[in-house]
Amino acid sequence: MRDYPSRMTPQQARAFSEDVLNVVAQIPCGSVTTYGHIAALIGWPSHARMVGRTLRYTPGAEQVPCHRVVNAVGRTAPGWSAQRPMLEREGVTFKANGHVDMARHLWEPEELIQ
DNA sequence: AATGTGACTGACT
DNA sequence: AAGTCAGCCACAT
Repeated sequence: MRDYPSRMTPQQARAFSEDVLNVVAQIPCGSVTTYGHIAALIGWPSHARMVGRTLRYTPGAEQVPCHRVVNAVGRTAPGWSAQRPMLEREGVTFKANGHVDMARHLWEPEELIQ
């Protein structure tokens, strides 16, 4: 019932993944942030899924602390069992249900915009 | 062109 | 707390 008139141009897509990596690079050790926060921060709200896609498939994501990105409820990436130990090594604590204790470790990139 | 698939979210149960 | 669901949007088939 709705069509999507404005899709990302190739150059926008390029800028998008570049911006995603730039933000992720600034997540401090011991903290995490979410796909949605990143998307909103770089000017593409509603593109949380694309942030996930970028971190999963974009070459270069390995050179950035992408293990510090979890979903809105603190769940780690499906199929990436190493993520939790990596976070715990940095001091990130998990709740009994296996979710990151967001109240304690969520990093909200507020003053990042400059 | 149409349909299926996610490293997602928010609302609701 | 844990599921379900509709909405989401780029991509693969």
